[in-house]
Amino acid sequence: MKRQNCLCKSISVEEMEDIKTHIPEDETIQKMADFFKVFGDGTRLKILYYLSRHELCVADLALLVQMQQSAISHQLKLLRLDRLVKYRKEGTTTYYSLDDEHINSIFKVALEHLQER
Amino acid sequence: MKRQNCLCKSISVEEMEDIKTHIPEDETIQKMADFFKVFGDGTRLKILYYLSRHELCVADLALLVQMQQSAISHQLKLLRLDRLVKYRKEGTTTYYSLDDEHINSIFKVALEHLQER
DNA sequence: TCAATATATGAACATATATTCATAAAGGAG
DNA sequence: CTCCTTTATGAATATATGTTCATATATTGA
Repeated sequence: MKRQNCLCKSISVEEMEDIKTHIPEDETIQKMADFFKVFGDGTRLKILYYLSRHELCVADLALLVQMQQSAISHQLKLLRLDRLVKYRKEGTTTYYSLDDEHINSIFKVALEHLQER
Repeated sequence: MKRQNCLCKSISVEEMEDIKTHIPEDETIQKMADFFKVFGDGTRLKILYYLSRHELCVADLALLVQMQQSAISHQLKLLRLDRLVKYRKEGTTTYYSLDDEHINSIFKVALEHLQER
């Protein structure tokens, strides 16, 4: 007794085809996921918060976030690669600051979501 | 020769204290991170996209996302726990749909970010 | 040149996460 | 009741991720 995959009653095959056609490409979806992944970690959120308030060097960030300098450095590298932060060097010191004006709106949406319940 | 932790030249101790005082509580930060983590996965993004277009049953979602029913079910459970989707039962079929109007604005910000480069 | 300092990075490790497989649970048809 | 179907779920597994430790790199000052 041959059977088709469930095409449930609530939607027609044509509609499903249409919806499937309009989804963004896999590559775009993956980029979006990677973008959100960056914000999916407390340490990184703290770093971004502090940088949203003031340009800071690595050691000060480590002090504020209360985590080892190495951990901070690793995370900053990630944030750099994702172009969310930029830096300038002054002697041996590296000063980091935000490099994306969307960060604040991102935070805002998340806080709105949290406040709802 | 005793040494204080680096308090770099670009910021005063008072400013640092002030900034540190105003960061959200750890629990809030963690909730924000968890919220973003949900969007940090391609499979979940696809599910959310499809649901943003139409209420769908699990089997149809599996068909659209091209992934096993079990994988979809597991992810839907997560999305349910995070209250991003809701469902209704009809016989053995479960229909899922979006349960959060922020999802579209979230997507928008992410796409804006991606389009910038 | 040598010592001290700030940052970056590679390796190792522990933990988290996504997927699959097998199967359970529960409704509907006969 | 029995079989078929849809969904949910637990266990196992592979992979990804975050942190630490040790150390390299690079700059500054003596």
